[in-house]
Amino acid sequence: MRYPADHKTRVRERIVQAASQRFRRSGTADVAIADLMRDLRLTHGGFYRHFRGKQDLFDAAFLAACEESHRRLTAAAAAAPTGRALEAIIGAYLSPEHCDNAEHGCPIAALSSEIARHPRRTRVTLDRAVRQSAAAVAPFMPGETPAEREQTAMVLFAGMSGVLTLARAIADPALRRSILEAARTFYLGLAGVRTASTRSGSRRAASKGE
Amino acid sequence: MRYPADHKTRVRERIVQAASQRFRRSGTADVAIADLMRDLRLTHGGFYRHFRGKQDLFDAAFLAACEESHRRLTAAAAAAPTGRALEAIIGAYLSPEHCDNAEHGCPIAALSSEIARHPRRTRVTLDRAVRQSAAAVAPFMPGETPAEREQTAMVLFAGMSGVLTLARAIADPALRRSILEAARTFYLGLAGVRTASTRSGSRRAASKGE
DNA sequence: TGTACATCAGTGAACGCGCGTTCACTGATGTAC
DNA sequence: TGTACATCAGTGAACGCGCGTTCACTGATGTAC
Repeated sequence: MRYPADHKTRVRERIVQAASQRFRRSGTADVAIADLMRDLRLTHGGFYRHFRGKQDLFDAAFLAACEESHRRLTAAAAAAPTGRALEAIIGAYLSPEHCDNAEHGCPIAALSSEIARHPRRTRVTLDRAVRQSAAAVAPFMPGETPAEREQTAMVLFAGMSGVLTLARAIADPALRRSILEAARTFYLGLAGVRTASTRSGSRRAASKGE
Repeated sequence: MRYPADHKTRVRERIVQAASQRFRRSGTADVAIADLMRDLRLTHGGFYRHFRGKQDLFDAAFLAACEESHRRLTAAAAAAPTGRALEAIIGAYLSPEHCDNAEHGCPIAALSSEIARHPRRTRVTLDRAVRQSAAAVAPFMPGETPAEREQTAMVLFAGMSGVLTLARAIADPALRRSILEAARTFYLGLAGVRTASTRSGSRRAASKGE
């Protein structure tokens, strides 16, 4: 072989990583394999040595994005001071940075409405990701049984991803910021955190939360 | 003219209606103009007598879907018994029927992640729709000032649309149902409604979850 | 140790297809005179 | 009232482009003998 033993694996990994960002930024249809490969200093023909086709790449890229996202999630929770993991998770997810950088963020928020149109195989990956993330966050959630906490975690994630997706689609930057902020306040209230805006008058988000 | 005076308007309306459903069902990229026109017993050439191009059609279709969705929303609120408007809105939005019929449902949930990639013009329509729906629901929301209630309404909608979008993408029907139900319970709780699952200590929803 | 052959990541031309858009044309009706 | 011309929704062939996929080929290295 003219390449080191792990060469193929590494090239594949580079393709998956690049694709995973592109798909999140531009959506499935707007990612062209030839473009992708060219940016990696490769040609499109070689693509098929690594993947059976575009869908196969999407699956791998989506899975990689889910894993990356999950790692970031658990890292944020682990880095937070004791008892403030949920706060850290919510703050990171609904941050302007996350909103502005879909290509490095949650693949569910970035691709939400498209995923329903992908084949079952892809959606099974989603199922796993949802269960996994819910399980990871469940311990920090309000609720009496573990199952209840997990369900609330799923609702939290689904809700936050909806907020992020909507915020990204909004044309007016002021409205976008306002939605993001309102959602932060709302969900942090859920988590039992008093933010500046809850302190300054609105008690209901926190008390209404449960 | 060989057609009645309002003929053109009516044909355009039919195209917009059909497109609005198709876009919600299949996404922007998977709707082909020739297919659409054929199903309406027309040919694709005539399309350009009504629209400047596909994007122009999408804009009209998206606007129509937003209006339809808003009408349904206010109708549900108006039809509900006094004091239960919010409950009715949430129940309808998170219903299995809505989940199963994207083509007749909320265009934000159906197209969420795609809209961010549409031109500004389209996204301004979204802004208007979001403000309008939030304003319509605000009166039923908890909160002290109108602005506060409107923001909470936006968070509610964004959250529910995220739930719906995610539920539609989930492969496992049991997980899908469980997310939808958990979200119903959660948001109805917000609205101050005790559902069967909250009353019965969420034993039912919880046991179903797994 | 040398020779012939197999392997395989990568190349780039070519193929095929779908689809958005254009365009010359049709034919029924309205309008000018 | 009749004639010539304009209008315009709709038709369907054709165009052009992007893009996913295929395929014959390259060339470096490994392997068999």
